[in-house]
Amino acid sequence: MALEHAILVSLLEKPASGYELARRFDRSIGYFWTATHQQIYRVLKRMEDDGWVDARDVPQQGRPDKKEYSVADLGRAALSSWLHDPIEPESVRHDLAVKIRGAAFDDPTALIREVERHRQAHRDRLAHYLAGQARDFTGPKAPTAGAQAPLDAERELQHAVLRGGIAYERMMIDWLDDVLATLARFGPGR
Amino acid sequence: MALEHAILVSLLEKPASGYELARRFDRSIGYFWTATHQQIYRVLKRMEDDGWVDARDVPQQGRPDKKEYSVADLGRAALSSWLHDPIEPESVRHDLAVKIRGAAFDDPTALIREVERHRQAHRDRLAHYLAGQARDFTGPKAPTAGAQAPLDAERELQHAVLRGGIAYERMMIDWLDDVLATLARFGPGR
DNA sequence: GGCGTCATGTAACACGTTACATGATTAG
DNA sequence: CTAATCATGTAACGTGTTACATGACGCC
Repeated sequence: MALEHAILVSLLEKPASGYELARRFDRSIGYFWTATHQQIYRVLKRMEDDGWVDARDVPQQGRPDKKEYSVADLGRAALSSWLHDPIEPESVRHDLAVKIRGAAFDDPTALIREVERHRQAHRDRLAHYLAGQARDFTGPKAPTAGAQAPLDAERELQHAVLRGGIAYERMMIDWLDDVLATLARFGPGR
Repeated sequence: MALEHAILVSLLEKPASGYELARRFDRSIGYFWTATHQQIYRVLKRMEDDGWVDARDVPQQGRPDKKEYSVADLGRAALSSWLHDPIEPESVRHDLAVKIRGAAFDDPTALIREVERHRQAHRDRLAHYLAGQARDFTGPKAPTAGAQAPLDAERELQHAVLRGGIAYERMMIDWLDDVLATLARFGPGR
């Protein structure tokens, strides 16, 4: 399981409250890991109990106070040990692929609109990733001066992961084009 | 949830026992959906209770008897209704991407071997898919004569899904090459 | 005699999703 | 005054994983 570890990475990049983490999981971290706020609060509580993270109450003006979490030594050690532990390459789970094979036993052309919807969603995500790349990973190499080496690793690796997301979305768009061409061959009316 | 529906598709392609289904989920269906035998037995039981599948005892020689399941009318209807129900495009979950971002807070070069292992696994899968494609989707269009139109749809759509798997593995291999090049930039010794 | 395959299951637990709940502040 | 955002949580349920269990047959 990696939600704990995804949270640790995110907190190392910048301490945050549960709420802020949840929003990050809708954005950058969400490129390759999703989680709802309920899950995050539950896991965060366990991590606090286990001493992986420290909580600090931060009073705010005009807003509810928040509990800001940062990574404790135990958490850093847990992350490090996980990083050194080999994991199995996962296999994908694609509802859409199940549908495509299932369409052979129903009307194949009925799936066309669904596939088009998915292709559009992937186009949107691609555009979003490309905008993020242009915003965060072009121009001057280091956004802050000083302490360059470690910052560079963080940025470079974040960028490498983002390039993976971009490659994934491009592949999906091309494949869905292919699927649409295949479905179209079964003609309107069949 | 789509395990039920993946089972329905698989049983429509060919009736099978729980055990045989479990093995299919290690192979062709497993390209895009995984499930262990425990899950399959549990779901199969529920599907039988709900009248989605019919079970038939098949005595065998030199082997334990098996329960062969086939799709009932209710199951066909359930699949059809699911096919017409739009689903949300899922987001991916990549432990490896978490590790890559996490490596910035540990020794980045320690990840190289892990990434190489994953790249090899994806190369193996790609080779496996390509072999399957050569075996099942080249040469004469229909493997059996007669009843062509529906058989063609089944084959064509299976092939389209397999092409997706191939595209996915190629993308992953390329991306992991990219990641390795990035990790290597942090040099041996830093 | 031991290991691998065929075949089916139970039980406990971990993880993920959905719905519900509360309460303050700010923008329209 | 209504809706959205910030902030944290509980409860119930569904799905997925791991471990354990049984038993027959065939191969070395």
